[in-house]
Amino acid sequence: MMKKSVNTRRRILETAIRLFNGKGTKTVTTNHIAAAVGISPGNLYYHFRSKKDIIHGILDLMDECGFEAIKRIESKNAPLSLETIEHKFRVIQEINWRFRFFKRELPSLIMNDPALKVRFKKSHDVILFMLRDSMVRYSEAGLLMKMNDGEMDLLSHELWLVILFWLNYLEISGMKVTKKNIEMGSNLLREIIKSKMMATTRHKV
Amino acid sequence: MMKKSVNTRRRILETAIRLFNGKGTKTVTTNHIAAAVGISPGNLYYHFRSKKDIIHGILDLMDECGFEAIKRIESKNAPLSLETIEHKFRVIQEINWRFRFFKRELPSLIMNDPALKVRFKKSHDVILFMLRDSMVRYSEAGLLMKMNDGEMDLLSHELWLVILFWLNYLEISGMKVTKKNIEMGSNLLREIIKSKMMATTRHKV
DNA sequence: GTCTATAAGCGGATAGAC
DNA sequence: GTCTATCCGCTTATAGAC
Repeated sequence: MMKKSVNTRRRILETAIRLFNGKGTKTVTTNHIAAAVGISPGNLYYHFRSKKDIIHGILDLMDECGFEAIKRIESKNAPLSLETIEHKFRVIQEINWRFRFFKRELPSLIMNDPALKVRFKKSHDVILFMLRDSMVRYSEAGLLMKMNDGEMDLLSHELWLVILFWLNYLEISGMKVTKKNIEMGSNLLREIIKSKMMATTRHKV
Repeated sequence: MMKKSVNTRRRILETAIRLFNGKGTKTVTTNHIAAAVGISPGNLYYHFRSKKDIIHGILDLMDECGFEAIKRIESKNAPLSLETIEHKFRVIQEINWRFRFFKRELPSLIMNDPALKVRFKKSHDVILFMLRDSMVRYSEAGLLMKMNDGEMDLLSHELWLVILFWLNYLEISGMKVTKKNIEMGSNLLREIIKSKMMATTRHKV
């Protein structure tokens, strides 16, 4: 009996993700989700207190994915290289794509949900710190040029901005979200980092 | 009699902008707008066919602002310099700020309104072309390093991405949208362009 | 756990008086 | 041009049977 419930819960989440990605969280109603899952609205509300609760459930899933991705990436004991960075970018973009409604609506969602604002801010700070830390290590290893704190901050923000919004940029540009166009974001990141490379190491890439 | 109508129309638009900026286009209803203007819902629908019509009316206003801004900027006969670029960025950010609901919801709005998608795509192409053209001229003038077409494209996309999403980035980062933080976006643009400058000209800035 | 039925309210939008 | 009144559909969410 318990097992069936867990599955239904999961199916609601997966269906909601699919519909939200297609039409947005405001357009898609709890009734739509229930219908698409093939259950009654009442049943949906047995598993989730509210629509907001569904969204937060999806975010739990997303965080899980992100956590696993980080483990996978770090456990590879990857060397400090452009390839490593680009690989990370691709992994992150896969998550961004799977939950694309989220980044797409991020500013709006945050604006209308203080709890979400706090929640995202935490992830944001962690990721930004990790990114910055990576860059500092690259710099100390002599791969990137020496930068002061302000320059490091700016570089981190720049990279994170591209990672966060690249899919959105593709969407509004009318470009299809294809492997090739996602690759373009990867190229962009490489260009950004290459421009900070030591002249002595730059020819190697 | 005609005059009063024009004023009401304008008041509806200005009020809608304010409310949309604060709570988003989905949360703010036509009733909210009418109440905030101090008119009846029926009267609002005398001036606008639909809610979508209001949004498009706002965009007409925005385009007007953009057009005037471009005239202002170009008429100054500005020299090719970093300062000119940063000045342009600030002018654009003022418009982005005044109509901030738009860029904030851009991917969602486009998704649910095909006419808007076409409309924005046109602006997008024009601006991207202008940006690219600027960069090519800077390059030909010997201020920027020589780049091939692909590199030029990537640089243009990068600059446009930052311009488009910088305010969004501030919002989701939990940073206040202050003059100082907007300035940070300006700094970022400068860093991006500086990294493409000729070694011989770089020291001048 | 899942269903049916339904409450309660709000949304966009219109008709017709003034 | 503006208002009052109102319709209809849809939305979130709950009550209670099975």
